[in-house]
Amino acid sequence: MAATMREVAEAAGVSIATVSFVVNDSKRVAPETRRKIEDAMARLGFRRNSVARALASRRTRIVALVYPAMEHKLGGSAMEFITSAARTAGEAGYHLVLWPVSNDADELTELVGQGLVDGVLLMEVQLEDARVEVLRATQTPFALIGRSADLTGLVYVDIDFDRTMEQAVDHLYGLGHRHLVLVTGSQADASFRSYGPYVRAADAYRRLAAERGFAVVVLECGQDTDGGRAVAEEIVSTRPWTTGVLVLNEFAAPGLVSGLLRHGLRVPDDVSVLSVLTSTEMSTLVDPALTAMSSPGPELGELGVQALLRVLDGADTLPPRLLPGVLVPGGSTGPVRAGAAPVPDPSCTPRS
Amino acid sequence: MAATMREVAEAAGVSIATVSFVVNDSKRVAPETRRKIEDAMARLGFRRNSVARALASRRTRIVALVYPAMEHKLGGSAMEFITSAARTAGEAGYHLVLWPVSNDADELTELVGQGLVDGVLLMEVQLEDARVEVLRATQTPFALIGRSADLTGLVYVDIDFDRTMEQAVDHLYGLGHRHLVLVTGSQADASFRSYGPYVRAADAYRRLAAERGFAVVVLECGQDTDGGRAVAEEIVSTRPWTTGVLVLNEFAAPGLVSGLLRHGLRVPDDVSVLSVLTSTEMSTLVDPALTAMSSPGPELGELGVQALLRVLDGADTLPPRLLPGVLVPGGSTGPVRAGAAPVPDPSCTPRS
DNA sequence: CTGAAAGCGCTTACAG
DNA sequence: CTGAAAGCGCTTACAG
Repeated sequence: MAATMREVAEAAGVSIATVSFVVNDSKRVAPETRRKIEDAMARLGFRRNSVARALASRRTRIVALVYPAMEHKLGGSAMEFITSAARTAGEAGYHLVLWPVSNDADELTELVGQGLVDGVLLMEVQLEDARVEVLRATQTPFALIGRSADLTGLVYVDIDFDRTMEQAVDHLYGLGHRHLVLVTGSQADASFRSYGPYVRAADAYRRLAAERGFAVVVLECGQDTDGGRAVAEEIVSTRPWTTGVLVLNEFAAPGLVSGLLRHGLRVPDDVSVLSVLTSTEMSTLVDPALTAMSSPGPELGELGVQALLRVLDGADTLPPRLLPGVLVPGGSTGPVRAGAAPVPDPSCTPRS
Repeated sequence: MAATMREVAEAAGVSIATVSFVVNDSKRVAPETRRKIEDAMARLGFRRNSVARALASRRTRIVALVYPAMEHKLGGSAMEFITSAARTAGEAGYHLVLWPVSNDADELTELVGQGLVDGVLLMEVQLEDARVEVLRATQTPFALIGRSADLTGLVYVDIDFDRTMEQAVDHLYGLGHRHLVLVTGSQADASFRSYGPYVRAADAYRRLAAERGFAVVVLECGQDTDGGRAVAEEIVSTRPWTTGVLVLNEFAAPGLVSGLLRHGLRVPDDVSVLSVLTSTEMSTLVDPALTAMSSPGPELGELGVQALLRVLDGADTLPPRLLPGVLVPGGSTGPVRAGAAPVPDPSCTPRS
């Protein structure tokens, strides 16, 4: 079966170097010679051994996707993201290996030390990320999905939180909402340790609030249905005049809605809810489907791999790309109720 | 940085063969010699180059996870499954590459021909699967997640549809339900081309119906919220006496519930709904949380990789393992209503 | 345009 | 217990 170059060379009556030139199209070869070689390859069923090639050329054409195995529950678009990354790599002649590693640096050091991969795509980047230091120290080419705090010399693609939040706020603003709440996941203890997306989204939100002149309210909640319910409770009891909620957590968003409903509020008649950065798979699961800013998962996977491959090819690095989520209208947002009372009262909420 | 064996050998004053013996612990080495070598390795920061090792040993210690890129929407536990597979591989010193390929055979032939992987884990296996033939023809070691129709000589792990369906039916049966409906995805045209899980689950369901003596009703629906709504409509209009529904589609299950609610039925007071083979992430998203048979995704990933590695190690193949889903009680199932009328009437449905 | 040869960094019989 | 040597299947200067 799997013939080698040497066998092809013998069959074609040429040297194995010439076979290599034909296989890689890396040097001019006389048409006649090329034909003989191609015949022999077809006849013998030649397939280039990628391991030998990797050893000789010092390029494995394998890149690793590094992501935290446990920490964050990955969103609903993670699978799409990964498939998109793997396919983009494949189309460029690369393979993608999966390295679900803890956020500690030693495991990553060990893995890159094996020399299996040409580069690394780092997901779920922390603002201060030990893995980035490992990759720098080991001279491993890499690109980030997300951003650390210090970006000097780094190649990355990320979500455009500014534009995503702006579109989200504008959507609610356009519907007349002025009493907004932003719900994020926990932003942890020290800000420099916290999760980039929450921090950046909240920052963008604060800027928008300053521009538009509305009050900043940021609440945190757990990443599941119960978390969403709890924050609904908090909103109803401490800020009953709220008419619009932006939730930056696709697992909590449906719980938030059902929590509001349980308190006798109607969605969207009394309160509009917008799920920010979610897969539409998740946001359309509930009834009504949630209005959402959908995550650009597949695009991030593709652009991330492309950016990394550019680094590996020694070409000019791609400029950082920031992609906004896309507004997907659903049934959870609507015009602010006319004559909304500061304190909601289910028995008296005429539609606009 | 990355020192080679030859450098370690020189530094330790031994041959590179001896270094190899220490690194791989593959031969007895005198304690004194070993110590010198280990010292040198630590001093020079030696890391074994996995590509050179692969070429020399003819084992890359890489396995591929092959899954269809587009066809089926992968379930919510796909990410867990893949992470579990990657981690299991990693713990055994292997790497996992992702091959999202179309179901056509040529692409897979091309990929295995590169000699990059020692074996393949095949997901979303069809009853009649061209990829299985490719792997057989190319002598590639492989294991299946799922089962094709002809299993002679194959290594596989799969869901135990018999036990899963039995537990699901028993759950509803124990609550007094006798008018059941099974909802699956489309079972396509010719049965031999169809999707294993639907076929096996339906088969198991038919056996249970024969044993228990209840009528077999199998409906099909699209894999999303709208599909669920449509089948709810169908149930209400054509089989209004139904009190229990088993849904084999996690994306349609919530839509089914909301479809029933829209028709004035209460869940679970009028109709109980059980989501069969879903991630709890999805089934707990809605309110009430769905009672579910949760998919054994992580276990399948782990066992699948272990089964494959056994094949690669030339050890006795693991016997096929079939894993049942686990019942996770939720709010969508309850006792059959007392004195249930054959035709539900929202105005007259006393609780049991 | 083509070939001989060194070399990528290991593993593994084979000798001793 | 240790070493010399062949070899895994390619790539890539270097000659010609």
